Amino acid sequence: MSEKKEPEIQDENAIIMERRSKLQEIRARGVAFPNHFRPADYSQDLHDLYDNEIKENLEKKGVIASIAGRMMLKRVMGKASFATIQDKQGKIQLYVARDLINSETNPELYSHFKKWDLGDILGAKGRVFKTNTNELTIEVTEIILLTKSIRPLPEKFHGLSDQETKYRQRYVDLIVNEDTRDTFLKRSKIMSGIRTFMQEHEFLEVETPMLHPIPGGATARPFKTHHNALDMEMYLRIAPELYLKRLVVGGFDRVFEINRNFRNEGLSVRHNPEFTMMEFYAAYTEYNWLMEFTESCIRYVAELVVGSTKVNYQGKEIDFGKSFDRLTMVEAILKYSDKYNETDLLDLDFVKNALDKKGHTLPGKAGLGAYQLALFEEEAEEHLWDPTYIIDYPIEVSPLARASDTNPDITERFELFIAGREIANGFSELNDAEDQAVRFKAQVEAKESGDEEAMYYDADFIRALEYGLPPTGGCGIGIDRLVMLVTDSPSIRDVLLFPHMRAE
RNA sequence: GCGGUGUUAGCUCAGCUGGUAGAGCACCGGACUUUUAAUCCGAUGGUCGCGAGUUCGAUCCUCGCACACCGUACCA
Repeated sequence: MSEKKEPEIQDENAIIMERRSKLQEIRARGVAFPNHFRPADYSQDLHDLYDNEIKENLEKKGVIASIAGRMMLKRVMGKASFATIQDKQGKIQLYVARDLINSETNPELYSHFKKWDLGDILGAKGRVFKTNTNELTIEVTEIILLTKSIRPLPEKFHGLSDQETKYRQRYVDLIVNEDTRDTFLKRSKIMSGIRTFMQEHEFLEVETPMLHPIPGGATARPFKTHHNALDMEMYLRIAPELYLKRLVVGGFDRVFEINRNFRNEGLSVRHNPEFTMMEFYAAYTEYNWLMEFTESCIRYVAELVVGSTKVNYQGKEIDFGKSFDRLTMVEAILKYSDKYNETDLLDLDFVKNALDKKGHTLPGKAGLGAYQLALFEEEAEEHLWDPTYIIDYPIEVSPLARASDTNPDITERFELFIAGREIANGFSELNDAEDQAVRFKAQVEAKESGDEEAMYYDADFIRALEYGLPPTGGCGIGIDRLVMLVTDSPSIRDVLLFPHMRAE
């Protein structure tokens, strides 16, 4: 492009107008967005190296450093100034004195610097020293404005606290809130920690389709979309389960996938329409093994990220160090409510009646298992603060799980609850193709009688099982919720970089 | 979906039984060569979320709408 455009400075905040006009002056002097400065150092590295150095020793060493980052604080005292620069590691102070930076080629540099704004991105180079108050500082001999910032940052002391702005403009939140940066650094650490853990246990990381012709592997309402070239309906996946089990059929005995699931359901403090799950499958294991394994994976992550198996969540401690409790659904109901006894809970009419009283109704053909589950959710779920496995789920709510060898009404299935919410769900996989076909048919019937979340019949999955799925255990861990626990975040939106919001 | 609460300067927040708004920081001008949320002096900045109604007069009362947060429902 040839001519510099006139900026539109109508209808804007006075601060933005002021900054645009400063940018115009910068453009007039030459390249406004120079890209030739290369920092050699980062703030925290310098602190690590020299914070403990005595002032005089540091003088003798004569260390030269160069850094780049955003100017977060600025204190001009006439012919010398201090500025605080923030880079990816943290912050470091600059000492900028007129007589040290002005030169024959650039006699006005200091007066330009005085006009630079908080939020501008700078590069600076100079000797590392300590001030009279012993703060590690770079005595700047070269300084350059790399990126002019047009928009003012939130206030330097109170920062940004408006939830909506934090979510909608995460970039601003990340600039000014160290807590937010820390949460997402931890999230990244959790992801890589889980990968390390899985790889150390000989799991193979795989990727399976996000676009499914038949949504399966969970009971949930899917997002629907359309593929133009194939002219077919497709669904964003609600779970990778059926594909991962096909891979175990294929001979990949241990696989895992960390990726998004999409469910077209409500939003809440623990629900986002797309969320991250790790699902893993291990041939020749069963649900007791899965529970041990899941437990040690979570313990590993907590220790890696927090440095301890004890985590503070919303003012209360969660201890991942001790062995996780195991309760059956009925035991859990009895533990947290004295309104029932064990015989009552095995009686369909009783449980149904108990739920009716709570104003909770289920579709007509729901059986004892479904009612027990609903009652468990009403009475016990929210109380399960310490990590607890609820085991032996009813078969009617577990269409993909292997039935118990001794009790055909229950499955070898568990869900893990921590801080009153579900974190993981696993079971010994149903590997009897004929049984699976029957269970799919029951799901289809439920769907036809109005259960929107019931599963579809997946004929290719049945075909895969007919080739033979080894006895296998499989489990899914809700990563966002795990991150919430480890980062002490009250809302799932706090652990998603860009949570979904209505259009502004 | 439903219910509650909220929306005032760029940011963080005051305020008003209805008489058209304030502070701190930021920004602008000035002083200041080791500051630490620098300090000191001075100035600027707002269709009080949007629309309608009541009223002589609405940021404030009423209704509607938008968005957010919390709870609840569905769900992980």
